[in-house]
Amino acid sequence: MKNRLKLLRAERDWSQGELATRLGISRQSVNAIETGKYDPSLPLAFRIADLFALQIEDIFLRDEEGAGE
Amino acid sequence: MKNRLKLLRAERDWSQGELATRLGISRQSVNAIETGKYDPSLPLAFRIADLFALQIEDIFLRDEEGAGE
DNA sequence: ACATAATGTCAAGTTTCATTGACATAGACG
DNA sequence: CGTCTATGTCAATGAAACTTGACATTATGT
Repeated sequence: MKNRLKLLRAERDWSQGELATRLGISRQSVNAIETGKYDPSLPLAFRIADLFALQIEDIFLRDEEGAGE
Repeated sequence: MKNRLKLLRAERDWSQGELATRLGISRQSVNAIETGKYDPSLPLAFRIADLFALQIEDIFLRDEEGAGE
């Protein structure tokens, strides 16, 4: 399960700590999700999608998805 | 976090056990998710969405979503 | 060189998700 | 009635997500 978190965060010029605050989670959790240590829970995925005003499917990608282009 | 799992399952005339098999999880997990005991993980939510050929947002709803109509 | 901010990572702990196995209930069918 | 299927629920366990606290690394700026 890949994700575009780091990219979306960079577009807004937010640090991991800033994003963590906006999501109500720890900086380490943001880092762990960005670096692929684990996937967020579904409720957190919704909060992330809401924050960026995107669909969950536009942020989190099934493995292999987007690799074949 | 509400969901339309029970409805989607009924449309296809599947038992909880049948759905569990198709998702590769236990019958109790399907029941727990349907009855709101907990939310699925993000990867499982993707498998569910794939199975029904829907978006995650079309199956799982933020609390209060769809309540005000 | 020094200080600061940002990131990556580790350990140890709690909470949430998911498992198996078991048992109770309700409905349909002989 | 007995039996089979589906569902709901409990306990106990394990795995995954998330926490705080700490420390190392990298980059930026003075």
